[in-house]
Amino acid sequence: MPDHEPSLIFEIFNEIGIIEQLTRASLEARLPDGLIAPHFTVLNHLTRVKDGQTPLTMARAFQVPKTSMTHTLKGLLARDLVEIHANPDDGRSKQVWLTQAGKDLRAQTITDLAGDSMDLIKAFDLNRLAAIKPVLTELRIFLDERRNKTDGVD
Amino acid sequence: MPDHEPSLIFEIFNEIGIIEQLTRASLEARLPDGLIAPHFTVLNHLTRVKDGQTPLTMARAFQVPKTSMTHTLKGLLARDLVEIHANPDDGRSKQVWLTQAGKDLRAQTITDLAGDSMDLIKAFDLNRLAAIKPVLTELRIFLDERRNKTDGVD
DNA sequence: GCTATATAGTCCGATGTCGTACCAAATGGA
DNA sequence: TCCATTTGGTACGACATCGGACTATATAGC
Repeated sequence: MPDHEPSLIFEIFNEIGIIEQLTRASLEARLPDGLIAPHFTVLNHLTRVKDGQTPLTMARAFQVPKTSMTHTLKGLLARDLVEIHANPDDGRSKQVWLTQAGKDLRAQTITDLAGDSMDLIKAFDLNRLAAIKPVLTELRIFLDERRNKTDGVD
Repeated sequence: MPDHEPSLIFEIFNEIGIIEQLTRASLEARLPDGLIAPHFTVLNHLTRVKDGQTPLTMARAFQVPKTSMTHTLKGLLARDLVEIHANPDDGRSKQVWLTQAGKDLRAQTITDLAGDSMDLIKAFDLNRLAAIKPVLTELRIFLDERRNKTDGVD
């Protein structure tokens, strides 16, 4: 029996699932004590996109429930990696700011990971990696839009 | 400041993380009541690879701790989707077999997902997807081997 | 302006993940 | 043949995820 098209899709998603698991594990190996990937994701997002975002905005950006974001922020706050203040423009909401410690931790982690990725760069043809990126981006956008069609966002 | 090579790597892993999250969500939307992705992964593995595997073998295949596998199998067993028997060749270990209900559920889920992926196939050039697969596979193998260098496997 | 509804955030409870500790069976020397 | 070590599996506890219920504030329609 010949393979049908969906097999290709399934196999790609399967590889993606494994890669995600492995990269998450090596990220978490680089983080101190009780910090895990979602903590880093928030620090990174606040650095790259914009300081002072609201919890809900970030929950949507990462597609996680807002209760999970509350929990993640609690962990960052307890370690003084972020500060959370009332939003002057909206009494219901808050704003999250990086502390210097948060900025430092994010920078150090990036440096460590960049070191890790050097042997990957040595082993791989960068052109081949560059070539898959736009396809992954398209795929992500497609799935994201399909999700928005059916789901009510939180 | 120009971008350095690691940025490309990070961006690729970031896209992969989001895609994993979205595809897992749509898989789980297709599964009945309390079943989640790891349950399906086990059913699928037993179908594709071989019935009668031991829990530890599967834990290694999925790179999860054996305690997580115990938990996942407990859920499948409670729903009569697998049967678990003593391993006649090794008194410490067990073997996991699919029930008819387990086979049926796996088959039905695959059918549903294949339906979902039809619009993806329509929207995408299959050649572009086929082109990224070997790169993803290489990447997965590379990361897997790097992990085995540092880690003691469970 | 008043009220109905929508939105931002938290709390709580159910369930999942996973490290540690443990037990039982197998293996490999002496 | 012992006994030390390794290996397969489970129990338990700490913590993460997330849906449902709740509170407070904002907004819309009248």
